[in-house]
Amino acid sequence: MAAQQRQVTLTDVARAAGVSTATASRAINGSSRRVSEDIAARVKRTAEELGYLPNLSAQTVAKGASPTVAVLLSDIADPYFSAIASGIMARASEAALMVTMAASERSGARELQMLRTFRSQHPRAIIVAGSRDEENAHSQEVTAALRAYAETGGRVVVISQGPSPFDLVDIQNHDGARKLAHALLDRGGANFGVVSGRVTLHTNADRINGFRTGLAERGHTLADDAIVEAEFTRDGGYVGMQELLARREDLGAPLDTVFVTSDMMAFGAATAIRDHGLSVGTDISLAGFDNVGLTQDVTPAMTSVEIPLHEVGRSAVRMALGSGTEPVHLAVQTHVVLRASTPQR
Amino acid sequence: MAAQQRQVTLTDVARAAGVSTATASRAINGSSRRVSEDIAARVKRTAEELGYLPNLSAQTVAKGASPTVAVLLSDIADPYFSAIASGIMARASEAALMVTMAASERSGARELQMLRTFRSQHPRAIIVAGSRDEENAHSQEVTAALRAYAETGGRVVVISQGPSPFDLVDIQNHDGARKLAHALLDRGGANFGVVSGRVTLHTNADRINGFRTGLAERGHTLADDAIVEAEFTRDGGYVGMQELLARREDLGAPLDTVFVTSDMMAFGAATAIRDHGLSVGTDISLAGFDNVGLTQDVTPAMTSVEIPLHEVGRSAVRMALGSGTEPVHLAVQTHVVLRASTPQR
DNA sequence: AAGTTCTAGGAAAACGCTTACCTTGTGACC
DNA sequence: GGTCACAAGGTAAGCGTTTTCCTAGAACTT
Repeated sequence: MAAQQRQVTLTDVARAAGVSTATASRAINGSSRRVSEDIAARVKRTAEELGYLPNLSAQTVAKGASPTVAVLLSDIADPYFSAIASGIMARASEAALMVTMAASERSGARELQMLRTFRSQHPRAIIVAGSRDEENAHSQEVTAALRAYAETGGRVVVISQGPSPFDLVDIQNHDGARKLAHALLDRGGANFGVVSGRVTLHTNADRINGFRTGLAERGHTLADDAIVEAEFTRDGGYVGMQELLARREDLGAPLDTVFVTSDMMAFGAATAIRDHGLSVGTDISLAGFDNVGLTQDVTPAMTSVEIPLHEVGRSAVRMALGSGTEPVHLAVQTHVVLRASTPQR
Repeated sequence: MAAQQRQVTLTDVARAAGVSTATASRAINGSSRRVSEDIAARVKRTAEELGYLPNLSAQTVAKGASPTVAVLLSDIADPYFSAIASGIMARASEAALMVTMAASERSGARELQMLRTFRSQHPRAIIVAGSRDEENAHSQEVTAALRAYAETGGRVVVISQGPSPFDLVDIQNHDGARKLAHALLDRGGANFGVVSGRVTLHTNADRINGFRTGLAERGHTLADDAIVEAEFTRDGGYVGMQELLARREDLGAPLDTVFVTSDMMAFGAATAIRDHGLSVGTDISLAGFDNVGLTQDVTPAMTSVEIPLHEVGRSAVRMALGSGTEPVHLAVQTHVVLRASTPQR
C-alpha cells in the first residue's frame, strides 16, 4: 500500500491558484459574496486538478451546523423501519444531506446514549422513528435530551407517537385499525381475537383501541381475554397466536377472525395457525398491519393496513428542513388492503 | 420555543472548573497524559452540571479522523441489505462508532457522488455493500475514489465481490449454489431452470455458475435457454418466472425445479407460478438464496441458502477497525436450508 | 475634478478542540 | 545538599474552514 498521503486542503488550492484562502473558499464552497468569473474558474480548475475535497468537519466547526440528519430507530432489520429509512435516505440525498443512523434495539439506555452522540454531531435535525414506550424508564430523559437539542437550534421530528411537543409525522394507527374492523365485519367476521405487541407501546395501544372502536361502532365487543400480548416480532406473533389458540376453547364463542397488530407478527401467527393444524383463511381469518411488501407473497396473501412508509420517511426529512417555530403535525392516512387471508365468510 | 442557546464548550467547563482547557480536555475526553484524581473528578462534575457535550466535528478537525464508519449500500429497504446494516450498526455501536449511511439505488453516478461526500467526512472506514456491476460505467472511477481514500489513511471494506484490492468479506455464493444443486438433485430434481437478476452483477453470475458446477459434478447440465434474466427485485422474480414458464414448452424436458438467485425474487416467482395455475412444490420445486427471515413464513416454506448476514455486517466493522497493511479476505460460508418448497420427488 | 458609493480581493480572527512544548514543584539518588 | 528525573499543570500552536473587517481601486455622481 502506498505511503500515506496528506489530504489536499483549501490552503493548498489557494496557494496553487495564487489567491487567498478567503477567495478560494468563496469560489468553491459558495457564499453570499461574489467572486469574479475568471478567478472563480481558475480556482475551481485548480481544485479539480489537485483532487481537493472539502473537509466537512472543518466546515461544520466554522459554520456551526453540519449538513446531516441523524436518525434514531429501533431496528433497521425490521421492514417497517427499513422502509422508513429508505424514504429518509432518498429525500436526504436530494437535499444534499448526509444521514447518520443508529438503532436503539428498543433499549432506553441505548437510546439515550445514541442521542448524546447525535447531539455531539450538531446535525441539522434528529428524526426519531419508533413508538414511544410508556414503560421505558428513560422516556423522560429522552424527551429532555431532545428538548435540549431543540433549544440549541436543532429540529426534532418524531415519527408515529401521539401528541408531541416536536414536529410529528402522525401515522393514523387508530383510524386504520378502526376501518379494518369495519372491513372484517363486512366480510362476516363475528368473533374476534387480537394478538398484539406490548401495549405499553403507543402504536399497539392505538391499533387495539382503534380496532375496538371500529367493532363498537357496529355493536360488537372485544373481550379482554381475547387479546394476547407478546413480543413485537415475528416470533412473538407465533407465540402469541399459540397462546390465543390455547385460550380458544375457553372463549365464549368460536374465534373466527384475528387481528395481529403488525405484519411481521402476523406472519409468525400464520405459521402458528398452520402448526396447530388449522388453515389460515378457511378456519381463521387473519389480518396484519403495515402492509409490508411481502403481504402479497405469503399464502394466502395477507390482509393488512397500508402505511405509506417510504413517503413517511420523505416527509420526515421535509419537515426537518422546515424553519417554522411552531411544531408541525402531519397526519398520514392509512387504508385497508383486503386479501385472501380474510375471505368472505 | 425558547430563545436559542449557545452550546456549552470545553472552554466554559475549563473556566468554571478553574483549570486550563488542556487539562479539561485531558480529563474529559481522555488522553495519554494523566490528570490527578481530584482535578479530573472536579472537571467531570463541572462538565456534567453544565451539560457539556463534546463537539465531534471539532474533535475530528483536531485529531484528523472521525469516529465514524460510512456505509454505502444499494437499497436499505431490501432485507438483504438491512440485515447487513443491522450487523454493522450493532458492532459499530459496541465500538463507539457512528454510522453514516447512503443508498446508491444502484446508480453508478450516485454511488460516486456519495463516495465523494463520504470522503469529505474523513470516516475511519468506508464499507461498500452490494455487488459490483460489470456494466456499471462508473465502476473504474468508484475504485479510483476508494483507492484515493485508502491512500489518505482510510480503510475500505467491501462486502461480497470477487477479488479485491481492499479488505473483503467474501460471501461464498458459488459454493452455496453448488451445494444447493447437490441438495436439489438429492431431492429428485431432474430438469432445472434458473431465474436470475442481471448476470452482470457478480453475485448473480457466481450463483448461476456455482449452480451449474454443482449440477455438472453429478453429470447434469443446465441449458442456456433455461436461464432467464430479470430485475433483481421481487417484481423481477415474478416477470422472470412468467418468462420461464412461457419457455417451458419449448424446453426439451418438463421443468421440475427452479433456482431463483434471491429470496425476494423467489417470492415473486412463487406468486407467478400460482398465477399460472400451478402449485409450488407439487408442480415445480422452487429454491431461493439468502435465507431472509420470511422464507419460513411463506407457504410452502422456501428452500434457500443461508448467509449469516448480520454476522457479515459485524465482521465488516471488525475488519474496518483492523490496522494491518495487507488487505484481508474473510470467507463467509453459506449453507443450504431445505424446506417444503422443494419436496422429495 | 472632487466626492461618494460599490466592488472584489486579502489579512486575520474565530469556530471548539487536541497536543507539542514549556514550566514548576516534587521526590529519588548518591 | 545538589543533581536529576519525572509528574502534572499551563501556554499556545495548530487542525481546515468561514467570515468579519479592512483596503485599494473602479464606477458613479454632481
